[in-house]
Amino acid sequence: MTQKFNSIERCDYSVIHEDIVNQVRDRMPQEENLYDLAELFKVFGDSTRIRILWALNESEMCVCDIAVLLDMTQSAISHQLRVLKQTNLVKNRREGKVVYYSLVDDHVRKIFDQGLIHINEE
Amino acid sequence: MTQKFNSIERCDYSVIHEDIVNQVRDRMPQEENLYDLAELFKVFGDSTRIRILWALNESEMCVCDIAVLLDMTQSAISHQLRVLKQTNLVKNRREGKVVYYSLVDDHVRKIFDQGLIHINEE
DNA sequence: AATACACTTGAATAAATGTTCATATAACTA
DNA sequence: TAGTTATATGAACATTTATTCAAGTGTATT
Repeated sequence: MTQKFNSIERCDYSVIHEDIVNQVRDRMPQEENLYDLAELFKVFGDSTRIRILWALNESEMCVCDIAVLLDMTQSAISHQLRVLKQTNLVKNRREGKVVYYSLVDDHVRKIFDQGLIHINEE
Repeated sequence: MTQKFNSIERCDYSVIHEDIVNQVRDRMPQEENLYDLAELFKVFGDSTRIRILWALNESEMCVCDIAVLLDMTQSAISHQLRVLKQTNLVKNRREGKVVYYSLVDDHVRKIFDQGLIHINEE
């Protein structure tokens, strides 16, 4: 018995492998969780933010220094730091006029590592 | 001796903590690697692709079935599968008219896991 | 109090990107 | 061979998003 007999003929109207679709559907997480996951990775999907995170993984830094390091405007960096803070990836502390940013925890490092493993195997 | 004396006064023209900037700069990976890393995460940063990857993590599936499962057009799914294939995250095999897609390896799962760990701690 | 500085923020702009629509390709079937 | 089906693809469109610019906060200094 081939797969053909488990399926409905026209894909336009229904599915080819109804059993598999149902099985996978049952195991899919809540839509919301997958959405949140995508939102998190979206934050990692920008080279400016990746560079900021990498820098902060080396050392706590203030906004101005990050801007100099990455050769970008303070404003651009500040906007991106806001995104990173909203995602709970970085935190900050104020010391006089200067605001220092740092990583919240080592999740960033671990996510980086998994990404690098994939890249380096191609 | 405070940090102030290690630094140059005006951030607009230079850096506040020159030593830290130089130190971090030395440790920064090649621009290209960070760019590649961002490109990889960019692929994960879309809920349609996340859902496709999650589905394929459960079972090999054909394009049509994925479309039905996610309630999207075949064309949209096909476009996204192309992106996933270019990133070497999925592979495919043809069986007659039907093309089956599956994950290349378990990197996807590991990257998901790290992302979920972060999300679940908020 | 007035100025300078580090940073933030909102609006505008330009670029990137996901989906749709129409069409093309490849493979099976009658 | 003609017709059907599953998938792929290119162009157009709409949306999202990163950066810039201009203005606004908060803090120190004189």
